Amino acid sequence: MDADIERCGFLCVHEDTVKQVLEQLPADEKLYDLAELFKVFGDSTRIKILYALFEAELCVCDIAQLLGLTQSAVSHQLRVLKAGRLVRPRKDGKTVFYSLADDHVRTLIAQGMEHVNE
Amino acid sequence: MDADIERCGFLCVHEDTVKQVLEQLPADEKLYDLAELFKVFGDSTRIKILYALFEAELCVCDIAQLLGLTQSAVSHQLRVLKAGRLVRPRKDGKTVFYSLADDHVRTLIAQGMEHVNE
DNA sequence: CTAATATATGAACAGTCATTCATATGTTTG
DNA sequence: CAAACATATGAATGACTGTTCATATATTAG
Repeated sequence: MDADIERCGFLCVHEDTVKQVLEQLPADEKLYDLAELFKVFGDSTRIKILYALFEAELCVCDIAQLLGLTQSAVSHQLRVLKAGRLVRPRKDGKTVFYSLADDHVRTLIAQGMEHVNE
Repeated sequence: MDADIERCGFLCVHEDTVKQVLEQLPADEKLYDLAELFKVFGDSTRIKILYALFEAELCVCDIAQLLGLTQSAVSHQLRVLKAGRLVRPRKDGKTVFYSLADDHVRTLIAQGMEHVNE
């Protein structure tokens, strides 16, 4: 494994470029966190939930009916969205209303849609 | 399952809001494609590759050494990135150089980083 | 307090996915 | 043509993840 990389390194690697890129690369932890963020967006159920929250604050039950999902499935996904700080709960008696956490969510989704619509 | 939703629908759903949101919701296929796009970003190896390509055009071997991965792993991931139209190949003899497909990639990643850095 | 209700959570199962290993394809050099 | 090399690909495996089912927690109504 390591030997493979070494062998390749002596033959085809463009060393200067590699060195320069390596300096500019963010810390591994940042890149990992970034991937985790995108992973949260990378599920159609969660995307639907986020898109629904574009329009209005909704309770768990609203979302379930809206998307034809069970309450449990929605609750599990809201948990993921909450952990990713994409969504924020507001408790009112028995019901919990969810809304988008901040405008990054809107921007990111809009930007993604642009790429898809091409 | 359906019964659950019905039962819930008669009790706690905010019908007006749900109806309005439903009208604004994009087509299922669009939402699915959007999730697929984000799924491609949702892996730390692929994020690293994309970030590396921020700085320079790189060949498969460069990327492998840069990130300490096998040639095969990199090639497999480049295939995914290419399928998502995030990356573009340029062939030059034996070697294949990859670069970012368009500026959406930069924008999306930058936007994501902003959210992470908070 | 008890029943009803809205949401949350844990375990289990099925499907997905990233990596590895072996090998194939395509290109250049001698 | 044959050998060397850069990249691509297929199959197998282990890890992860979304949904379901059952149940727990929390709040309100009677």
